[in-house]
Amino acid sequence: MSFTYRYARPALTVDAVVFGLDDEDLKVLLVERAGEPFRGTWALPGGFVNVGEDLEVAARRELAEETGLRLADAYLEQLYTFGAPGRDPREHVVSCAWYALVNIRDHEVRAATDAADARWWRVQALPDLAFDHAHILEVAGERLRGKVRYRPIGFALLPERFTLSQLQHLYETLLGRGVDKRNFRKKMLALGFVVDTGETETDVPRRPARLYRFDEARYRQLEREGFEMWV
Amino acid sequence: MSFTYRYARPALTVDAVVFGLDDEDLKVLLVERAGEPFRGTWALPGGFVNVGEDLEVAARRELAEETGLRLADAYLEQLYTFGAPGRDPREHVVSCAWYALVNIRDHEVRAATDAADARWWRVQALPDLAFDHAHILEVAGERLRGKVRYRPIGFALLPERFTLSQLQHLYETLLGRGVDKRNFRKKMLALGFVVDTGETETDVPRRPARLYRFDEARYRQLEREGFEMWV
DNA sequence: TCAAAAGTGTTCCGCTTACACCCATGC
DNA sequence: GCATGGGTGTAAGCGGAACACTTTTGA
Repeated sequence: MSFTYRYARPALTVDAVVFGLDDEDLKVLLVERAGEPFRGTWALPGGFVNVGEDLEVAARRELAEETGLRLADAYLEQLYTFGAPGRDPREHVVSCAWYALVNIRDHEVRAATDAADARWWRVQALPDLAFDHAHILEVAGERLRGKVRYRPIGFALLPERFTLSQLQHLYETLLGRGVDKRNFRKKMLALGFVVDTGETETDVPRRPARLYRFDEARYRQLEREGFEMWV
Repeated sequence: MSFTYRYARPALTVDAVVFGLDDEDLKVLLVERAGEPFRGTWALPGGFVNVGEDLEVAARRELAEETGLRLADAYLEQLYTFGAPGRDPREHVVSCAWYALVNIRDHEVRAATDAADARWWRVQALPDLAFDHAHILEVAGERLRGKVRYRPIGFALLPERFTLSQLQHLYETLLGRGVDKRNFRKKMLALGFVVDTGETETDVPRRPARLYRFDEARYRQLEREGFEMWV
């Protein structure tokens, strides 16, 4: 079966930049390509958009197909559309890139269709990447670093219940600089949407910390009231 | 001539949301469609991307072709890519939307290929629009209102030399609220990249105002130094 | 009792805000 | 001389930044 059009068309793909955080670093999910071009090279998960398929749906589908990762509560947002001719050696391929923030421990990854392998890589120590994916990742990193300062998106990188130290570690990792513990705690709690669950950590070899959660409904309420955060 | 592919492909277009400002209002450039679908309906200028053509180049080309407007110093930025199936009644068409800020008085618009007419419309009083263009325009407006507060993009809406009153009018129009004259002037001049040209207005029936300009090189310098603006 | 991280207040400074009158020009 | 917008300073309050020690727990 084949399809014929009156005018030539660029091909359309989606790519996904999935960020995760562990105790050490910011990580990104990559797949090792099983097919040409760039066979054996690491790349962002992604693939062709089907006719009649929404772009976000396509991004989620490709991600699930290639890495087994299903985004549920994760944060997913369109990043940018990359369409420079020559970014794909085969032909003109335009890619709509998305980025997601997930809690690494909630998700098991496994390679599947079109991917020889799939695993998390430290953002600070990436392999060579296929296509213009190094560039896409750079743009995604800038967006993440910029947006986390004025939108509460970072919570998607943490477990549902987290300590303020974990949250502080998140901001320090993303912003690339240390922040003052007392001021950080004061500010976060003053925002009003980081709420104490009343619970504490268990099984830690030290004084257990209080567990907090992100109250999304409260955040939306404050947002409607014209409130603004700035970290 | 025709083109055959192994798999069906969505079509790919670009659309441009061009904002301009006059003494009264924020305006947007629309074209009246000369062809089907939506013949006779007003729409954003735009059209199909050629194979091998960069997306930004395509956006500029369609804009020039349909409205005669050539963006030179104007601000142009990718907005978002809209790909919901059904947004075009003919078939699945994915559109990469861009937005631009121009100084209305620098540009003459005239309808050309595919456009029966082309003119500026008040953003507050738009006609019914073709496709999902009302939605695209709404997204563009949100982006503009958000971004103008932390990036000096508004200057593209003004002549090269402008008075502080014009600049204040710009911010009041975009933000939708009045601002204090003395505080506004203090802040703008304190930023360091709005500089006095030493000239004044001519031919005004009142005391002439000083003319300022946006010093982009200075802005870039400050940006590198980690400076941040917030209006 | 030691190691490790949790938790907690105050002071100072700079920026934002609120606010009203005189000035220069053209008609 | 009048109408129109141009141009200017100060005081008060608030939020951000700097800063160090005590507490709790498990080993």
